Parts: sequence; C-alpha cells; structure tokens
Amino acid sequence: MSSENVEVDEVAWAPRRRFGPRSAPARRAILEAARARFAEDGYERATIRAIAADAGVDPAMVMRYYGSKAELFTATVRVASDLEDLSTVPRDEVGRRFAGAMLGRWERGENKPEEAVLRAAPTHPEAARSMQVTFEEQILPALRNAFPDDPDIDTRAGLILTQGLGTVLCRYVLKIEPVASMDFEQLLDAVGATMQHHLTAPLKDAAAQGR
Amino acid sequence: MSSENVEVDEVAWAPRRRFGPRSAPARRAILEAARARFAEDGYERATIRAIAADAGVDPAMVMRYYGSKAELFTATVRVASDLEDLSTVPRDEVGRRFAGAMLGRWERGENKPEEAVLRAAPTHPEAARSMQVTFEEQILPALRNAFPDDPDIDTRAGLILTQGLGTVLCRYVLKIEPVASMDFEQLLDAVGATMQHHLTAPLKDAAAQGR
DNA sequence: CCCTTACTGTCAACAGTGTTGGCAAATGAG
DNA sequence: CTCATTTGCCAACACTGTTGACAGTAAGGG
Repeated sequence: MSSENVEVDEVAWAPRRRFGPRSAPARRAILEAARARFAEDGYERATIRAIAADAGVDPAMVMRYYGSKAELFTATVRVASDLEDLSTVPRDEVGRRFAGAMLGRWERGENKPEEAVLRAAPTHPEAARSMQVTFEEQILPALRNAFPDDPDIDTRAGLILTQGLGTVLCRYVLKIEPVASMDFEQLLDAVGATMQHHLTAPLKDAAAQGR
Repeated sequence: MSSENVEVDEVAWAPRRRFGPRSAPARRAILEAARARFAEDGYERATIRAIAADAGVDPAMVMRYYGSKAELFTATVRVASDLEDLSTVPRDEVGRRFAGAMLGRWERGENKPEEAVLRAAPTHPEAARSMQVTFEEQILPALRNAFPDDPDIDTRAGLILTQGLGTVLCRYVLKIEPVASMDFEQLLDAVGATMQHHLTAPLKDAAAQGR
C-alpha cells in the first residue's frame, strides 16, 4: 500500500465503515439481537457472544461490523422518538399531556431502546450522555415550543425530567411498590400535576450568584 | 419476629462462617475499599481484584470472607440512614423538610452506600430490592408518622419517592444539565413543593377498577 | 478462462474477570 | 511438645471483550 494512493476520507472519527451489501442481513440480525439483549439484560450482562449466537454469526463479526461493544450499544439506542407538538395545547394542560406522552410509551411497552439506555446510564457515562442529548433534542424543544416566552423554561424542563425519569425508574425499571402496581390513571394524574407545577409555579430567585 | 442479636459488630457480617478476630483488620479494609470502589465505579466495573489491591489483601481472601461479589456488595450497602422525626413538622412543610433531608445528604456527599446501590439497582435485582426495603423501613414509617390519619399515605410516599429518586438520579448520578448545575436552594424549593403536592393534593379515585 | 482485489466468515489466542481448591505458614489450645 | 483451626498465597477454571491470522467467496478486468 503506497502512501499517495490512500485517500484519507473523513475516517478520523466517522463511525462509517465500508461494508458490502452482502453482509446486510448479518448486520441487521446483530442489531436486532443486540437490541433485545441490551433491553432485557442490561449493558454489562448482555454478552457479545450471546448476541452473536442469537444472530447466528461469529462473535468476531460483531466486532468487525460495530467496532466494540460500546459502539454496538450506541447503534442500538439510536432512536427518534417523536414527541407530539405541544404548542397548541392549553398552557395549564401541558404537564398532563407531557406526562401522558412520556409514561404512555412505557406503559404500552414501546420503549426497548430507552429501557436499555436507562439501565446502562448509571454505570456507563456514554449512556448518560445519550440521555443528555435526548433531553436537549427532544424534550427541551417541545417545551420551548409550548412556552416560547418563558425565560426559565430550560430550568423547568430539567425539573420535569426529574419527575418523569424518577417515575419511570421506580415503576418500570426498579419496580418499587406501591408505584409499580399503582393504577396508571391515578399515577398519571399525580405526575401530570407536579409536572404542571414545575412548568408554571414561580421559581425561587437564584440570581444571588449573578451579581 | 425479632431476633435476639442486638449487638451488630461493625465487621462481623460474614455469611455463615465464623472468623477469628485476627482477620478483623483485613475484613474491615476490604469492606472500606469495597465501599469506595462500588460507589465510584458502580457494581460491574468495580473488580474484586482492585478492591483486594486497595485493601492490601489477596483476591481470594475477599471470597473467603464475603462469599461472593454480590454478598460483598450487600454488606457494603448496610446503612442506617437517620431520617429526622417528621411528626412535629407542620403538615404544609413536610414536603420541603423531606426534600431537604433526602437531597441534603447527596449535596454534602454523605451518600457513598446509597450511590453504590442506586448505580447498581437498574441492572442488579438485589440492589433494586434493597431500595424497596429502604423505602419500606425508612421513608414509609417517617411519612406515616407525619400523616397518621391519611389512608393513602403509602401511595403518596411512593409518589414522593419518584420525585426524590428522579432528582437524585438526574443531578448527582447522571449529571444531566441544567439540573446538575442548578442552584441548590432553587432546586430544593421546586422539589419540596411537588413533594408537598404529592402529600396533600387530592388523589384521583382509583377504586373504579379496584372493586 | 485466470488473476487480482476486496469482502465475508472461521478459528485461535490474549488479557482480564469472578470463583474455587490446594497448600504453606501462623496461631492458639491440649 | 502435638494438633487442629485460622489465615494467607498461589494456580487454575470458565467466562468475558477484543484482536489477528487464515480460509473461502463474490466481483471485475486482462
């Protein structure tokens, strides 16, 4: 391999590797098996060998196609969750609507990738960062759209996240009673109310630091 | 069903076997090193070999004294969190006081065992169960004491847990902005208010399908 | 046709993990 | 002293993520 012939096309950090179309079925099978294993067993307990066995390929192929276990994980959690438009919702109902959108997916079980990343986040910084990105790209714009004139909307969105993530964690991940078995409508009512509180209640002045 | 053992030795929490007092320093060193490693690295990334190296003992000694990595973990998270008596607090201030007690420990960094168990809980069912026990033995009695006549206090305590755990998760574990860098007093005010809401706001009737 | 080249797959190996059992030294009781 | 128990060290096992060498395989050009 001569040096002049090598094209240094943007491979610096690009996750884009070049593979022929012949391996597409194998790659897809790997991704599918990884999604299931990660969601069910969590990041650490899901082994590459098990994923490869589920997909019917050699473990080395997983490495070849996805680089590492961490990259395979990030590939599985690449999801575009479409949050409904909240700009037309009455301001005193946004909290309830947001709670319904967030909890509803978990209640219906349409949350495989999110469950995987939430289970991995506390011990895997990359997963935690993925949650930060999801918050900034999904939740924050939706709430900014609903309250375009509120200067504190970012802080309020963060507070809403604490209530939402905590509910999801207790009910669907840790399964802590009585939250796990609580009537969904009752839970939705309470969580929606506190989210609404975070959205509209006056915030304590924190300008003491900005002299 | 109370057992007769009243004296809980700091070190003598070995599974079944009895060990001589000569190994007490080693056992204590192991427990201390494990506490630090589990809190900092999480359950899976904290290796027994590293814990043994920190404690200056052979990895096999960890197994001999604590049986397994999981048992060592449960030994480290045996914590008696002192929750203040809430029975004398005015009813409209319990939420704020509880938020201060829960978040204050994390803000001051007095939370090593809790951080370890919270990081491990999403992927380790035993850790999740440990959180259930903590909720039942610490949080629930304290709130029952503060609201002895409320028949829904268990449900309300669960709702409070969702707000509390979510806040801790976002701010101290996942470090999601803007919650992580938010002014503590402002955060405490908002979280305390929603906890108060969970405590005193009317609950939606869930008896429709209950009977 | 063969030859070249890149892609696809298989296998073995490496360093690291939790865990186990064997064996030597130390300690204390008789 | 002898002897049994405790304490510690070491090597090994099965497993993990990861790497590299090697063998088929499809495509394209002479």
